[in-house]
Amino acid sequence: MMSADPFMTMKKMKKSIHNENNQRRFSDEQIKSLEMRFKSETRLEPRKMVQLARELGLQPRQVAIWFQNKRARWKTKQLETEFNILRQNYNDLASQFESLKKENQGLVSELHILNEERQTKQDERRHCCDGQGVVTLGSTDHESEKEENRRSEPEEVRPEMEVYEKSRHDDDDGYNNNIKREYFVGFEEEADHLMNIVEPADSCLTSSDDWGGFKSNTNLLDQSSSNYPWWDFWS
DNA sequence: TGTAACATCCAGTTTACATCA
DNA sequence: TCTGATGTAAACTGGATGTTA
Repeated sequence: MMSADPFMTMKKMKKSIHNENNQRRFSDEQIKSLEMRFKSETRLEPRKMVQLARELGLQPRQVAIWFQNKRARWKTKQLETEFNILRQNYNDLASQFESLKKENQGLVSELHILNEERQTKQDERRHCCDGQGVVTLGSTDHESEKEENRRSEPEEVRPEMEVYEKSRHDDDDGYNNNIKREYFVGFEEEADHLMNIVEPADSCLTSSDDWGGFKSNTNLLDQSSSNYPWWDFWS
């Protein structure tokens, strides 16, 4: 393989290797055969490698190196493909999350408005009934009795008022706490868990600008690569 | 059982060449 | 036509790991 000339520099020796074959790059036919073989086997046994090299008029080492480089190139390409798929999945989830968040905000504000309206009506009713007895417009005796009982309850034990009052007094973090209180009554632990999953996406991950600084989730990729060898993608 | 020699793989690098502005 | 920048394929290098005597 190497020239025997002791005065030949490494560079010249390397160049002479190429000149011996009178070709720097493999021919289209050689590449085609190598590609076809790579599709069926990404690693060749030494015996098969020698045979293929003979068929193509190459050195076995050249075939070995070509397979090594091919595996490296293919792996890079595959990583790009996987990355694009993951990015697309992420973008879909992020937009889904955003629309759900908007819908949720709309429902919460609607609930606030309804509570305020109800409060106003109750205040009006109290005001007009002061000293005039109970007005039972549109309600049965039984219903008015229930209403009377509710009014006699202390405010803090009425659940719908609890939601509203807390929403008025919570700080910035109160938004998520309200959601938990309103929709996950009795399931606070599950709510905390869900919020922890969702909250990070609210900060950096929902912005596509942050993709440049995105540290790849090695678990995701590791998981995929540990379940099956990367070269199984051919199937 | 420990170990040296060897083979193979991979990641990273070098080299030579083609292409293009 | 010349030239420098850039991309790519072939080949090399060095470290890690597995096998064998």
